[in-house]
Amino acid sequence: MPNRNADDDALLALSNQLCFAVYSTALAFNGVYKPLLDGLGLTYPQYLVMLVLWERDDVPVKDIGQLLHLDSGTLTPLLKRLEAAGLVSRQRSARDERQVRITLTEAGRALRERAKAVPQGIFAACGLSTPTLLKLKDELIALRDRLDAASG
Amino acid sequence: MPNRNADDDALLALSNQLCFAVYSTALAFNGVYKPLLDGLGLTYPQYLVMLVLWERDDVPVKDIGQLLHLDSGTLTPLLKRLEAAGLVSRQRSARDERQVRITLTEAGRALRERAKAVPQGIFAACGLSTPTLLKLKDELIALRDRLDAASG
DNA sequence: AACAAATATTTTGCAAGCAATTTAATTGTT
DNA sequence: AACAATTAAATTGCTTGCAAAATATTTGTT
Repeated sequence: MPNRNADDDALLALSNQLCFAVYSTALAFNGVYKPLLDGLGLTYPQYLVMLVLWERDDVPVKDIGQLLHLDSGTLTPLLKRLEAAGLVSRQRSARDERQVRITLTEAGRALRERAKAVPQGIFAACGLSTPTLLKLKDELIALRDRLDAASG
Repeated sequence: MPNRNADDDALLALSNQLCFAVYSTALAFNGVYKPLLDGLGLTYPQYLVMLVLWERDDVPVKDIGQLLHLDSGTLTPLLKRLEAAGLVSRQRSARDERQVRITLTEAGRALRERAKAVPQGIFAACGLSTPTLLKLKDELIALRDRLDAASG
């Protein structure tokens, strides 16, 4: 039986609360993005993939997964939907036939212009000053990296 | 054509990055919780529901939804799984037949003891001091509430 | 060269999460 | 009392997200 009292429990419950804060904030962000992305025909994870591709085209699935912390079981069907929507093309690499490389179509590139309005809506909804926003982002990334390290 | 330059774009991109930080931290938290909750036979959202019930038993689905920011489309099947697992019972309220009230079974109450070990693992994985953790939590809750307000 | 180990992607199955619709019960209005 | 409006859950359909297994290719070893 561990030697622990009510104060310890309250303290420990904080980490539960931090996780819930992150969890519910992620859901709330989705609620703000949704109406903005609906017009583009994208979901939030699909938008993330497009952000990657707008930054660097012709990317293997694996790299997208590492950048977005998603595995191929999530990405394969998502990318097929983007392909079906005519935004990307998927083709086996000639050099390494195990890889599938993702390339933007003309429509995919064109979507970037329409997507430029999205961040403004998000920024406004956050209601944070730029330094506060920057600090919060950095703290979360640091936390995330520790969590990833802890779970392998 | 909006009058905006590269600096503005970089600034606005920050809100995108904050959202991604929250998103990927939520996924990372899940990765830490998963092995801890697997032993209890719970998923993270199920664990959240159990936390609510351990705090206050005999709760309408609606109240659980408000506390966890989840709607009935998510909760109904989740609660049915908890019921199938023998942890809760679902029964229509006598006073208001529209409501379904959720009550812990004996097994549901008993699970609380085994769940006490969970927060310790999370706290350790976070690697944050208690004040830092508290502040981060509060900032996220404030952000979440602003986001919820912005999306209705 | 033969073959084991590692790598990249796909597939399958399950549990969220949400929008939109449906059903049933309650409340409010005339 | 009759009837419209509201409310609480449940249902349907679609998109994540992950674990585990399957497939195919490449790399490493002997």
